[in-house]
Amino acid sequence: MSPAKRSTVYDVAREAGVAASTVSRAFSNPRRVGAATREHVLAVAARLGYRPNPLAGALQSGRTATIALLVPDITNPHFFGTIRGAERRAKASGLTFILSNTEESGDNEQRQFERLERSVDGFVLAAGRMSDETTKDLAREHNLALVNRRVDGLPAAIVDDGAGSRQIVEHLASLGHRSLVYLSGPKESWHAAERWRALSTTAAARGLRATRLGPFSPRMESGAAAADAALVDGASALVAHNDLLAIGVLRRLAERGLNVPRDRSVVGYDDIFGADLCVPALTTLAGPHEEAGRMAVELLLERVTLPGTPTRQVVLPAHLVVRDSTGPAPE
Amino acid sequence: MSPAKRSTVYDVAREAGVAASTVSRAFSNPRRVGAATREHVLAVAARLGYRPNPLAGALQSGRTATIALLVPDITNPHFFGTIRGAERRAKASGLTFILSNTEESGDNEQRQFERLERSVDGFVLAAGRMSDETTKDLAREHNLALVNRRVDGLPAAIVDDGAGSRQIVEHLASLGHRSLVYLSGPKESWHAAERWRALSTTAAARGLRATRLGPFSPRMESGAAAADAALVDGASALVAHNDLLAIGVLRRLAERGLNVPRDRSVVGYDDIFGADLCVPALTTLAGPHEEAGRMAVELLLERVTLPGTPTRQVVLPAHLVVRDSTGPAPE
DNA sequence: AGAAGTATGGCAAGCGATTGCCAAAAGTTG
DNA sequence: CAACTTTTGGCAATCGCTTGCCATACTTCT
Repeated sequence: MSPAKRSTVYDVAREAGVAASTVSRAFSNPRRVGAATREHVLAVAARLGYRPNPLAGALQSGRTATIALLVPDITNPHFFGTIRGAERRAKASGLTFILSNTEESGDNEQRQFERLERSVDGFVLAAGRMSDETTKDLAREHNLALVNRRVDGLPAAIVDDGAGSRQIVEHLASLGHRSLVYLSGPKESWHAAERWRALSTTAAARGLRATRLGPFSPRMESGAAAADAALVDGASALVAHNDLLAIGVLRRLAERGLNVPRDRSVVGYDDIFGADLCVPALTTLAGPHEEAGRMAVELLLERVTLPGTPTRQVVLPAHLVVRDSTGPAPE
Repeated sequence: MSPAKRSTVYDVAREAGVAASTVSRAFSNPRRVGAATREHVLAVAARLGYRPNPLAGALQSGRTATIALLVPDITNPHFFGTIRGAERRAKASGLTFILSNTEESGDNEQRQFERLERSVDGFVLAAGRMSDETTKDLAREHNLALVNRRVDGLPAAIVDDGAGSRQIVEHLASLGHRSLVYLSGPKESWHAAERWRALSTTAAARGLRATRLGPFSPRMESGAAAADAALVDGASALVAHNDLLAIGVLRRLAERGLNVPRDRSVVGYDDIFGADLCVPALTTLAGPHEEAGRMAVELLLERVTLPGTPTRQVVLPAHLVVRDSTGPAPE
């Protein structure tokens, strides 16, 4: 496949009349070699089309200049912001950024982790599905930062869904709703637990009845089941684990001849692309997910480059985007 | 960070009373070692928590058991199917799959390529933005397969947009439209060229006037500019480079007080999530993109494992999904 | 001018696997 | 039972780069 063998440090060294170590340093540690020599080496290297083999470097140094982002579902728009933010931040530091899909499974996540552990300098785990214990174990041997998940002692960037969930309840309460259901996400989801906690306590404080149903997988297709379950419950407000589910719910309600927001109010989380395209446009909790992705990489980099730094957990504010899927309670 | 040093082939070898080469072979070439020995080695390895360092292996063997998919924009729903298909196929063969974003730029794509070239066994380029020449050059030294792009002598999985575009024109013609504009995508996009070719020739054959406008970046935000340009042209049917752009166009037309499909018809490409959520629901060309991703990996693997195999270019049929954004021509 | 300090380059030993080659053991065959 | 083939395991070189240590050469200071 490759007729012309790739040139190595040795080829460049020979051609430039220096030692291999000098070539290496000319690339990776410029200040360790004279300016003139360096220039010369670089020129020769360019002429030979030399490019360092990152594998060889990593094998010796243990550093790969690469970080990985593990995401439960790449095609879930919820993660777009996170992905984009993390990627931008990584590239800004000259790091290779790789993205891997864990398919909503903790086992899978761990498997990916193990596959990549030697090939990257650190991991960002978005919405990690592994248990706290497993996560901590892995953190003992590797650099990692979390997004939207809180585990003792690990750096994390977290969108404040607790406060956001309170906003949702207050919004519903102010519209006169007396009851709500939470259509819950995957049971390993830290967010799902967090949201329910905040929803139920705030609901109690405001005198609303709150029920949790599910878990439902956070995709549009689950909307029908979720909507039907909610109708059995009878609550006037449905809070779905995410926008995909919420949109699925909207469709199902329409199918069953109910009008939103007249008969039922529906709220989602994430403010994904499509949330304002559907009819009625979805009321949803928007969060600075791009910022969260950026911040997670930032925290990871702190770990890698300044091992002494105390662990930080950064909380970012969310805000409710009110659209047409919520309205006054019926009757 | 890692208190307990990772164990190596040598540790396992010592502990099991065999040579390092035997340990290596027990993992990577089982049939080359006696069944009993192998069992024993594996047991010891498990006890020591040994896991092969893929970097070290790759350095020597040149094989990484990893493939990369390069995508212009990870957050563009158009690529979801491709990503999913490619990932599934790769995992089915036990390969590590990594995904990288090229941000719609050929230069960026090439840079990513060079960063990863030594770390992967091959590349799948989805909607490659590099020139034919550059692509061929890279293919000389690396295994690669293309999605939705045709370059002489390179394996490719292609959704048949040509035929699809003809369907679009015929659909519009049958509704009485006498003119259309194509709101073009990025100028490096092979698809954009392909689509225009098919649209314009079919239009000519059917006696429609066809104009190309653009390039527009294939995102919702560009919809306003695209719509305005189209209105100046005056054509009754607007064919947008993709659904994102088409949705942007729909919004702009609504803003300007035009009714779709009464005043204008709008067609997109891709049938992304959201195409049937917006109002009016979008008529769009759907393609088997998941299958294309799967197939591209398949072709890549043929190259890697059976170097003799003739290069194949597989064409997959597309079909028009007619929804509410197209209707009879005005007047 | 001599001592002390700094900048620069080379030597060589790794990093942790893979693999070609060889030798011993085991299995076949006439 | 000798001659031959096949299995199985070990030796040691190798992949391409990094880096600790040492030897010069060049500054700087007293």
